[in-house]
Order: sequence, then structure tokens, then C-alpha cells
Amino acid sequence: MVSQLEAFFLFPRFELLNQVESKGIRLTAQRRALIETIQEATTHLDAAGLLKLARERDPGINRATVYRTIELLKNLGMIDELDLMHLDGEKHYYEVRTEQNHLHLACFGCGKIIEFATPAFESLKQEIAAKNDFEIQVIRLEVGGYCIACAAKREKHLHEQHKPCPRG
Amino acid sequence: MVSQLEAFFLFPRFELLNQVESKGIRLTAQRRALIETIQEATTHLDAAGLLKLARERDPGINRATVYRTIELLKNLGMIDELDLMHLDGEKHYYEVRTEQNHLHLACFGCGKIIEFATPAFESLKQEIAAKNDFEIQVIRLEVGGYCIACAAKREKHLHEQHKPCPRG
DNA sequence: GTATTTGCAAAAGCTTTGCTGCAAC
DNA sequence: GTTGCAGCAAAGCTTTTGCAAATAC
Repeated sequence: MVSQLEAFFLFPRFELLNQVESKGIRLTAQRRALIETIQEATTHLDAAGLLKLARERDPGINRATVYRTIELLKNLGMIDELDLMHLDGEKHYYEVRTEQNHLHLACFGCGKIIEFATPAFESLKQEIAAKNDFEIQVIRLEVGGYCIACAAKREKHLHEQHKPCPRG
Repeated sequence: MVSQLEAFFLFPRFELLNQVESKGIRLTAQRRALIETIQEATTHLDAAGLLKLARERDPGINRATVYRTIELLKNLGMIDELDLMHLDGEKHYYEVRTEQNHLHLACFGCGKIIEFATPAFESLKQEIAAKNDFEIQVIRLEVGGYCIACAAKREKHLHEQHKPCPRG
């Protein structure tokens, strides 16, 4: 089990509402509330977490509406779906798409999520598209392992047993 | 829905049985059969597919044993778990770990899976580890989009509707 | 009036688990 | 005789779906 699943959104995120409505898509009040919730979230939300938060704005929101709105935003390419290395089960997490591609590091020890971007990732993306004649819609790079603090702890307790990689 | 989910394993894979047993882990006949099935698979298998194939070797194998063996190999870092962009549902696919890291491109059109490796991926991995003080156990890069054939088809039918990204 | 959205509850899919009995060493 | 593995079935979780009622244009 994971003690924390914190995250800091380091990269400028697109503005969902403007983007959606500029496409001529009309939104209901509930969907707008959901979108605002995603936009203003400070951690990576899964569907249940999004529902809970969105209900603070509109208590009538239903789980099905959450999933249908996520589907909409995903299809528009405005949010990205993450697994975060299944650190805490099979759920999916969502984040607003950022202009710069970034990747996620998930610590198997403390559950911390680290976001990281580098020009090397951007150029790798270009290379992938070019060398495979592939039109990239979504790219997801996730890393699992141990942050420096947890790596140190593991080093100390190395005599106990080896369980190197809780979840693949 | 996806018409094909083919794959070619382009990269040399580690030998599971040797590796496991050289760690002093004793294997039952069923687990050995499962491991051999994974080793010799020619496509990315999910748990159900692995079960079906393994039963050709030993019809008595049970689903629970499949999941428990997968768990074992995952924890040993000898197989990697893939989502293949959820092209065909939420199941997981497994592949023997390769010496060289490679990534997977999943075509939303035809379901084809393309494997690709490049030195740029290796050096990105080094950079990620170094810049974040992170001990990497697993790295997974998945790309979703359209292969050149499907991209061309989409171009032609572009007037119909836009559904750019079926699954995130 | 037609089309879309919602709520509800049930179903679906994949994965995990408890427990009993069995097998290995 | 311990220790661990297998089989079975049930439960667990997230996500999807069918359909009737409600809402929007």
C-alpha cells in the first residue's frame, strides 16, 4: 500500500473550458463543473476522486457522468490518462495536457509521483514518429522505482528480503 | 474494436527459466510450463491468453496460478507489464524483459503494435535517473496514434467526424 | 419536437483472495 | 512435520452500458 500519492503540476496546462467551447461543443453545467474540477486539481485524480471533488460543486453529479466526461476530454486530446505504474491499484489518473511533454516517476516506496520534462523526451518523440511513420496522438512515459530516500532505506534493509519491484 | 493485435519480438529476450532457477527459486511443473509459454510466445499475451496457451502444455493449470506466476516474474523484474494503450480493454500484457529497452506504438486504427528501440531512449533513461536521483526498476514508454496506412485512411474520411483518440 | 444528457442500477471485465487440501522436501 | 503451492469459487474494483426520465435547443 502507498502512503502518499502527491504531485505538483510543474508544467503550464491548457485551459480546458476555453478549448472545448472554442470547438463549438456546448457543455452542460455538470460537465463544466467536472472540467473546472479537473483544471483546478492539485493532484492526479482518478475517476472516484474526481467525482468526490466535483460533488463539492454540484452534489448531484453521478459517476456515469464522470466517466462520460472523461471520455469526451480524452477523445479531444485535452486530458491524458496515466496509470502511475499501478502504484495503488488498477485505476486511471487524469491530468490536463501540457504544452511540453513530461513523464512521471512513481516511487514504489513512498508513492511519491515526480514529474519531469526534458528536451530529450521531445526529440525522442520526434524520432519515434519519423522512424516509424507514425502519427502520434498520445505518448506516455512512466517510470517505476525508488526515490533517493527510499533507495537509501532499502539499502539499509537489504538483508531482509528482496522484493525489488512491487508492481510492474 | 481492434482487428489485430500482432507483434513481433524484435529484441533478444532474457531466458526466464535459467534466470529464475539461478536465483535458487524452485519451480513447480506448472510454473515451469507457464514460464515456457511466456518465453515462447510470439505475441504479447494477457493473463487469459497465457492461460489458454499454457493449458496446451498442462490442461490443469488454473487462472490463479497464472496470476501468481506473473506476479513472481514481475517482482523479479524478468517480465514487463504493458497496457498497449488499452487498445483492447483494461487487460495487461506481458513480455520477457529485453536487454535493450524498447517502446511500443499502438495503432488506434488497426491495432497493430510496433516495437522500437533507439539509443536516444537509453540515454533518456540515464538522464531521468540522474536528474531525479531515482533508482529505476521499470520504464514503460507507450505511444498511441495511427500507423501510416491508417493515417492515410483517416485523411480520406476526414470529412465524416473527428474522433482523434479512441483510448487514452 | 428532436436530440442529447442524466441517473440509476446492473453488468461486465480483469484481478485478487480465503481457504481447504495436496505436494514437496 | 513444515512449508509452500494449487484449485476452486467468491469477492473486489474499476469501468461500461441499457434504458427511462429529464433537459436543452
